[in-house]
Amino acid sequence: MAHDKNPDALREFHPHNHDHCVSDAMAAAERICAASGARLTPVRRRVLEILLEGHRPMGAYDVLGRLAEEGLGDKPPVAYRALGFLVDHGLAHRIERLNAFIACPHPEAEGHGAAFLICRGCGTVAEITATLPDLPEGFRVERTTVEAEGLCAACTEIAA
Amino acid sequence: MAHDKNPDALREFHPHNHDHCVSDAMAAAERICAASGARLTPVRRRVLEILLEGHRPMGAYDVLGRLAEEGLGDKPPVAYRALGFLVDHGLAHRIERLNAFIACPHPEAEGHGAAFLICRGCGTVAEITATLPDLPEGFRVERTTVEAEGLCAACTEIAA
DNA sequence: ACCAGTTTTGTTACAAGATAACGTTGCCTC
DNA sequence: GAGGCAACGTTATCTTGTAACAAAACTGGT
Repeated sequence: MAHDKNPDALREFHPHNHDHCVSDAMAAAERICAASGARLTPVRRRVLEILLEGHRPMGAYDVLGRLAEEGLGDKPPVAYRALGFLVDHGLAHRIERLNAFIACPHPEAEGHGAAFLICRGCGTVAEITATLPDLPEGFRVERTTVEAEGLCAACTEIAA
Repeated sequence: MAHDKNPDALREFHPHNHDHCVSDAMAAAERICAASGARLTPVRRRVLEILLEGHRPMGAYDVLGRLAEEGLGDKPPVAYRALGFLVDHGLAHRIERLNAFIACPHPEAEGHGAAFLICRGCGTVAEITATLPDLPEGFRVERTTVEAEGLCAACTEIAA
């Protein structure tokens, strides 16, 4: 098997026990919200679970569909508000190129500088930390969006 | 005046003779299209001029509004197709965070690695070249999106 | 000049994504 | 238990983007 030098680096692109992703991230979310006083309400919690279970970018309306099935709400603002909360608290990220949201797999480890690898073959998105090279002085950066679209290793082989 | 160490670096954030931006970029666009055999048709040319004259990110429907005023088309695909052409040929860029488009000020100089500084105060967007730090192996990057939102020097002073 | 193939345009009709605004409910504090 | 604030529910609308198909314009070969 190739690309095993750093087996954990692009976990998203390899099989792994996904239940752990969900439970670990949920536990981290609980801690983060408890620590900051933020309220992880039922809808917010469930949206985070949906994102974690989905394990790939989901549109706001995908999430809303799931909420509707469960009787948790069926109007767009319900989904957008919950997603906004999660993004604001670093529990999820918005993927601009996809107009979609993805759960943050390790919300506690995040300082800043999240970047995303988007495979156009299988749709998988991996989150990595990438420090942005020094930007010009005289501009105060508040938020960064770094997204790279391409082909993951597996999809590259298929395409070849 | 502060921040003059590299007066050309963030030209977008300072007064400058904007007519030159337009004419220079249009001339470069002509050369690029001629060289590649791409057809810079009237609508495409006009859309590029509109973006250059606007000198800031414009939504597809903003552009379409201008086209409609001039009788060049009033249906969304007209604008989206022209913008798509310009982006494909490196004559314009899409700013994902803004769902908007901006003319590339120096389409010939571009290798790869365009990045954008978005001032949330004045709405100005500056294009810079930023080499992305090495991404993990096993992922073939095809396109990158690098956008930083924050405050430009002038807006930082105003806010202070 | 004519034809065949390709590219570009014109148009209809939607799909998809997102938010403003406003009233209600629930929770916490005093 | 009253007042204040955060979250929720709902309506309505707005913005952004595309699929699909027919017509026109350009291209190169003869």
